[in-house]
Amino acid sequence: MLRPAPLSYGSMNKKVNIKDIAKLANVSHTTVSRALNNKSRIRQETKEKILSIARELGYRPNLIARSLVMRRSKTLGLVITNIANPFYTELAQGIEKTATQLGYNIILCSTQSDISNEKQYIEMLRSKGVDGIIFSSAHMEDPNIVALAEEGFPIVLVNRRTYHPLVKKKVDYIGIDNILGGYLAVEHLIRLGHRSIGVIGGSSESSVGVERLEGGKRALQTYGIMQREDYFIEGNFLKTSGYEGGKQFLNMLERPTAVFATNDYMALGVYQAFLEAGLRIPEDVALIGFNDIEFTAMKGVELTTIGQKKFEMGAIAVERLVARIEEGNESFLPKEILLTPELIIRKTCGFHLREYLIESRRGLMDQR
Amino acid sequence: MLRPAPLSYGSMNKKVNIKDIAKLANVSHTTVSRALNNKSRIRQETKEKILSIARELGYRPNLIARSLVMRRSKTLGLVITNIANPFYTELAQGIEKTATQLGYNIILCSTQSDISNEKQYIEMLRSKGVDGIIFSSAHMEDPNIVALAEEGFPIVLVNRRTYHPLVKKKVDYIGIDNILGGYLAVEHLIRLGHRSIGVIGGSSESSVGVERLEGGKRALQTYGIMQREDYFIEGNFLKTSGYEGGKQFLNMLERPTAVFATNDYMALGVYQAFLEAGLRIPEDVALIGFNDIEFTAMKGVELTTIGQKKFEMGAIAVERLVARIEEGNESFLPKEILLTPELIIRKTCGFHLREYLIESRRGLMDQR
DNA sequence: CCCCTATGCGTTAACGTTAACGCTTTTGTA
DNA sequence: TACAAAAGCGTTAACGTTAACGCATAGGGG
Repeated sequence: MLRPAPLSYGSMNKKVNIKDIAKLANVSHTTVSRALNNKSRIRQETKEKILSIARELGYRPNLIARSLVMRRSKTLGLVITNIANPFYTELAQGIEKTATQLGYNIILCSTQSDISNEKQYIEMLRSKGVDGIIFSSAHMEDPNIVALAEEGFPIVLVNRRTYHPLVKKKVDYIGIDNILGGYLAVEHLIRLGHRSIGVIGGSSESSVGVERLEGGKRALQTYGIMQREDYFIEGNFLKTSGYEGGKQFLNMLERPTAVFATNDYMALGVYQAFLEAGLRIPEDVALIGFNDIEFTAMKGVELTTIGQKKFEMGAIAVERLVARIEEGNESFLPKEILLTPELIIRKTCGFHLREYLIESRRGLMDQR
Repeated sequence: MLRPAPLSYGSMNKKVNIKDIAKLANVSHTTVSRALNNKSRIRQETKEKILSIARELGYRPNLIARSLVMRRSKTLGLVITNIANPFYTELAQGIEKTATQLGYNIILCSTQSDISNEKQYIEMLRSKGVDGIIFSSAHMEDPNIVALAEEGFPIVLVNRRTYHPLVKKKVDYIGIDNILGGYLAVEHLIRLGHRSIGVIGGSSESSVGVERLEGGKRALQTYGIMQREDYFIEGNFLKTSGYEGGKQFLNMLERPTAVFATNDYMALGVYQAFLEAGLRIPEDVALIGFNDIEFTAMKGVELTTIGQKKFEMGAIAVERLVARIEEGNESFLPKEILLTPELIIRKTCGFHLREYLIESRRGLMDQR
């Protein structure tokens, strides 16, 4: 045993690195690196010795140095419009959890839907050397994302997407079948007997909004119901815009007997507008939302809505991105993964017989 | 002009670094570094030249290399129990926003309240070289946090805290005055005439739970109301535990006429339990929560609760942590910053006269 | 017994940046 | 005009890690 200065062992405050270990173990720092990353070409004995010294010294690997030489940071960026939105929160949870399971960390970026914010975040993330970026904030037209796709930087689109052909050809998209979701929502209303159905769309800059609207229109078409232009109101996914939209419907001469809001926030806004006007839900007007955010299930609300597996969506997105990173961006063929939405019948449409549910499902199968 | 190979300018795919710029500018890479970090001792002319070349080449600084040499990463860790909780979400938003304003990024860590998860995250964060860590997940007894405080690693406690003397002596805590909040809640109930008040506490491992409970007890004491042991139920901050607690109250011979739940989630659970039992709120039983999470304001719920500035809380926490990092940990004296909670009167306590509110405030001032 | 191939290590050079130091050249002042 | 000080820049060495390469020694087959 030739270890010098054993007294300095335990509580030394200075950060210990691979060379410190090397000295104590009488080997080169490369050997220490080999031991720590248990590579081959090292004797079991010396390896154990090194590992024990490392433990004694409280060695903590410097991942910054490692990142510099490996050109891999084991870090991902998550670019989201707004963390405060419970939808994104659940998504983020799925993302964070599977990322850590796969050995990656997440840097959080909240763009507030501002595309120049998004750009700045992207620059920062790339400067920090993230291995890939998860976007759940894509605009329909998003030059930032097109540029990244063009360059071949590993990204994944989750929830929202871009229709740009190059992006479609190069990057993964994980979402739900929003067209089907919109279809299910409006079909539900139709099957309950509604013929005048108002729809509050999301922002036309977001793919999910237009897709859900499209699904709703297809349902109307399938069931041969006339589409009135004034029954389609464009919102912005915020509760206030649902509230405003609800008021617009209230002021109409022929007010719709049912409303489909393309997300729950807006549905809650509509709900409030109707309640304030003295209407009863579902007796006077039916209401259906989209997303199934946690609180819509609450007593006193119990919104009928379209559910989706947000956690799973996030998980899949990360798995795909990490696979792409580790298998190499070029050889990795892109996929579009659409999860299936689910009609969640609660109380705001006033009908919840089991038979109906079953029949409805069958009806759907026939259509598609 | 001696720039060689100008054709390689625009679209070269290889990552450009400081030395590439140096070559084109006929200077040393150090000069380029000086130009980019606009340090002194550089001629305006060469600086502009370098900057323009950098722009042309699409230079992006490698912050990993910079971190390695500077021993600063401009990255903070955020250790949270659960992102999905809307309370933490709003907090996180405040944190993320002010962090980016100050030039820092946030690595997100969700511990699920597991202290060994927390430990692993801390190790990872430190390996990744974060400059500091924000904890909103502290247990009352949290060896991880004590260790960090001991070592002098920059951290800040937000929302939750530890009572360990060393931690109190060394690290900042940003929260609200939970004792006052609990006091306000119970006082509100008392002033409405309630004398038998049930309380559902949070986990005894969390400081906020015990403090709010303590505040409630002080209110009872101040107003000379007997404290019944069986009226204090320990919950765990989840909705289910509120639901269970509510059921316990329902089964009592002398059921309390009002309930204070130490967070909104549990209050909503209680709400559901009572509604299912056919009770009306507030006519049959009054209910008050704590936190003012977004959805408690919804039509159909409208929970009376104790509000707090979550966004601001997060913002202050980051400001303090960054100040500590940049001014040096030793010279930085720790502070305890308590924001003031606010009684938010909605409908679940059945009383909302303006006069009462004013009077209530005055009453409070007298007490303290 | 010799050669050939593993095995077990050390040497050296990256990765891209900043910082200490030192050398010219300019500027300012007596 | 001379000389100190400052400005402007280059050289070199870090930061902590991995990887390519090379050199011994041990083991195995002819």
